[in-house]
Amino acid sequence: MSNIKLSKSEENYLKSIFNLSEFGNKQVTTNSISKILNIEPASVTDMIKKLSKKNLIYHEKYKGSTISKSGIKIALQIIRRHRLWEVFLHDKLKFKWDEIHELAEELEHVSSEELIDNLDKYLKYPKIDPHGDPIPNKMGEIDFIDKISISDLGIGEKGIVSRIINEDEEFFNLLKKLKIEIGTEIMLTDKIDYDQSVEILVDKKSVIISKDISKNIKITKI
Amino acid sequence: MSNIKLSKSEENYLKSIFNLSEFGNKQVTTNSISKILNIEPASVTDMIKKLSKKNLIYHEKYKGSTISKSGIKIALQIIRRHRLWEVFLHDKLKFKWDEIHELAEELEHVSSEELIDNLDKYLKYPKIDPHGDPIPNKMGEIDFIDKISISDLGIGEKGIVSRIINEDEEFFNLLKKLKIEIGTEIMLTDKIDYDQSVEILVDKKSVIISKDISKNIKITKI
DNA sequence: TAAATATTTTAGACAAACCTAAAAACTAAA
DNA sequence: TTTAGTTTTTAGGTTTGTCTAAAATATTTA
Repeated sequence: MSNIKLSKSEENYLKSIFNLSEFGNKQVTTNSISKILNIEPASVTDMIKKLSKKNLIYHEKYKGSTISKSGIKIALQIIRRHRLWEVFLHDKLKFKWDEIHELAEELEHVSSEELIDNLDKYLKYPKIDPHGDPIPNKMGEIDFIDKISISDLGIGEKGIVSRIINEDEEFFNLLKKLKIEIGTEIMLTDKIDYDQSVEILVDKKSVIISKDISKNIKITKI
Repeated sequence: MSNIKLSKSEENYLKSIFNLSEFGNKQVTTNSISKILNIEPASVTDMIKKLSKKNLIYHEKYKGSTISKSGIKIALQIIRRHRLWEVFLHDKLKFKWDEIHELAEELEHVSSEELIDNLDKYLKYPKIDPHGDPIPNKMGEIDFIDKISISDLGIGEKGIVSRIINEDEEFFNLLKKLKIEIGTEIMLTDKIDYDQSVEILVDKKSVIISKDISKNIKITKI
């Protein structure tokens, strides 16, 4: 079990590749990494070579990259660190839901296993972060919860909001106005075919939300 | 109030220069910085030029460096961050006294003012860190406590241990054996001229400690 | 299926923060 | 006070992670 210490950049690339790969199942294009990290494709190619040499990803020229077993393992540890810090920032330091991502982005690179384990213990081994995303445990195991979007519900079906995908402040404020947060119960009351917006019942009030919004709110069916 | 974002390296240099300068009062040599940071003198010269250009220090060729007002201000903020993280690691995450420095060394560079202020609040505005060092407040103000070494006591005089300077594990274990920690009451019972070791009374037991040990334990006279 | 377009890689540069070797400037000692 | 030794700086190099411009390859479309 090689324990190579990666640089902050390497960690960020690996995390992005993992996220783009849908848990290691998909080939990832150079362009998609470039867009996510806001780094020129040429630079991405350089880093891909570096990570390949370390066997964290496999790369076929002009085709794309696949994350390796050991790459996934490390990516899950980075995600674990990120999400635990998010819990800390939200629950203990009282940061708002939409402020924690950026800070956790920095804190996740302070990589002492003991630090993270102690933090985990201190936070009482949380299973999800404030966005509703599951937190991998020390072994990299992660609770998969079947998540669907609001629009996947049938008329009359109910769900609990379990994850909000879009993380920017505007979206956060919109949800606040709609009184939607992680844990909120929602019932779908109508689907409007014309633009695929949906009518939902939240907090006893009926509202219509656009396709774009409903896609960004994941729920667990009840 | 220029709010230049410094790199991790720049922050480390500035902190070291501040510490070597005895609160801005002393000129600091290139060599002393080199030794503290374990970086070659030639590299230190490079960074000195960089910090000079940013007006954080003044430098006279071949003479030495002095930290500026704005340099001191920034250094105190870095020290504030470091010590607040130390309190967190020790009090909340239950790290041992001798393990916190290294981790805080990393965390201190995650520099969001809001993060540190929220952490400060969460920790209930602590005045000293686990080593007994004072924590600068948001304004950079710092409680100076008159600190002397054990060996500065007269025979029969008492003090409370307020700071342990040496931070390595061996020294930590020695103090554990001697039952000395921050807050311990000590009475000096004899001074041995021959090697300047001292006899002290701790926890109702008498022990003789070398000059080297007594120099590393600061106390507040009572 | 050939041309146009898009993606990816290569080649060559640059800044940051280091390094070594050698020159320059200071300091101490004979 | 000249020499020997020490400290500091300069000069030139390396690695990491980025960039731009141009070449190579892949994909789309006419």
